[in-house]
Amino acid sequence: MPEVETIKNELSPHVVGRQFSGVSLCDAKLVRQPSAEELCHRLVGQKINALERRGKYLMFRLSHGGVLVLHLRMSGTLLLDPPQPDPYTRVVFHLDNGSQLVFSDRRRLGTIWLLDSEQAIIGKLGPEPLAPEFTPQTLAGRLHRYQAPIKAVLLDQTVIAGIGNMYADEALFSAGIHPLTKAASLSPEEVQRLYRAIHNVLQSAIADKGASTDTYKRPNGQLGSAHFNFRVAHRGGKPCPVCGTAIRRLAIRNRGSYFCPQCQGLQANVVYNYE
DNA sequence: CCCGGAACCTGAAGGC
DNA sequence: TGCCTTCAGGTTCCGG
Repeated sequence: MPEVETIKNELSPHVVGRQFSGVSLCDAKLVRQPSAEELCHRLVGQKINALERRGKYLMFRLSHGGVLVLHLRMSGTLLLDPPQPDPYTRVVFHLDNGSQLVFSDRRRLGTIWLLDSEQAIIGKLGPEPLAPEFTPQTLAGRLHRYQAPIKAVLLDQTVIAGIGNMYADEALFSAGIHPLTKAASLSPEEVQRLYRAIHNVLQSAIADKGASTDTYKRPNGQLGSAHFNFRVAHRGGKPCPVCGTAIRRLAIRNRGSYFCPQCQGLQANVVYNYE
């Protein structure tokens, strides 16, 4: 989400008010709805009224009433007028000022929709974690019915929208909570700590323009720097910055989960066995 | 409804 | 060098 937020913020001044003058579709598989041909046809001539983010979805609000929805998934980026051709270019959007907006996606998991309303896509998302109405009570209320590991629940976008794998690991470390803790078993104090941790981790990552651990780049081609502040994510085997214990890695719901076994020690409410 | 695992894709990195 | 395995910013579908 910090990556999508950065793209939205940095792209907005360059694309809002512009018109799509053409679309070069290099990879029709990215288009979910309607057909690739129809999307290209219907987009041309539409003005971009606004750029918005909801969860990890990016939405171009269009002058004819529709909305272009993008999801970058694992390896997608949006580049504005890249100086060199990007080898993973999937779609090029041409704007009426001559600019090119390039959707680059190494793993080809990204998706695009052109819809009358975004509700079918984002309707089931949970609350935005940085919205003022998202409170520790909201968080507690959403966590209490899940017996699954808190790490898995944080990644469930219908519970909270926007927390990715690395940020879930960082938030749990910051809150001192083991990733296998049952979500429903968290005490009010732990929920409070987790709430603050989610806020801090996401806000600091947005301030750092996202994390470039892999393919992510800002629209101008520069890298984000949020990963330089990671304390456990992607740091398996390295010493914990707080206590020096080696960071461990576990697979939880098929996602790598990094944590410090000392700082996020086994509490009574960690009932899952591991190792 | 809840939970866990596999599938969707491609490429980089490390082990043998 | 070359082959094989694992891992990677995420979501969705399919069983139990």
